[in-house]
Amino acid sequence: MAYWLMKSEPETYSIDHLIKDKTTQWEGVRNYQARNFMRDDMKIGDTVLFYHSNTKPPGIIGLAKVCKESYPDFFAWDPESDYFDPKSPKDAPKWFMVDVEFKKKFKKIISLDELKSRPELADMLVTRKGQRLSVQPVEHKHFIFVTALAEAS
DNA sequence: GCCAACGTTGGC
DNA sequence: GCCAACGTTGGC
Repeated sequence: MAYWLMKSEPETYSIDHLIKDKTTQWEGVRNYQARNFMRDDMKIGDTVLFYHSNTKPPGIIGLAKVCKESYPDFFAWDPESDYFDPKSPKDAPKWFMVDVEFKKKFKKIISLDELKSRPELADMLVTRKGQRLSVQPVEHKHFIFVTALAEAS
């Protein structure tokens, strides 16, 4: 059982959208490292920290879990889609996605500022400068600490 | 295979 | 909206 952090811009897709949809396809990841995590490592039942990016404040807003393992991101095949990629043909798909299911929304966002203020999370990927990965692994100890923060608030 | 130019992410 | 930090692309 692994832990992950996935970023989404709330204007595009927030945790409230996920509450409404119950599950969603995580399409549009166009970074190889993030792709590899989804394609190779994310398993059903893995827990996801749902992160709101590009908003005020950015931070972790809740939990989701992986409910479908990787399959081709077919948005890459749709010329009408923002995520269209002609270099990802159907017979050799380059991009993959997973499905995630809503689990929990925190009462209060755990802001990036707060994450950075905690020495226990100093080496968590998301708090590192210049860290742009939209899908990233989370260590067990960090996950425990973050969920404890959420409970405490 | 180097690296300059360009594009993107995402905090601020 | 700015721009630093990355990632990708393509000429050479």
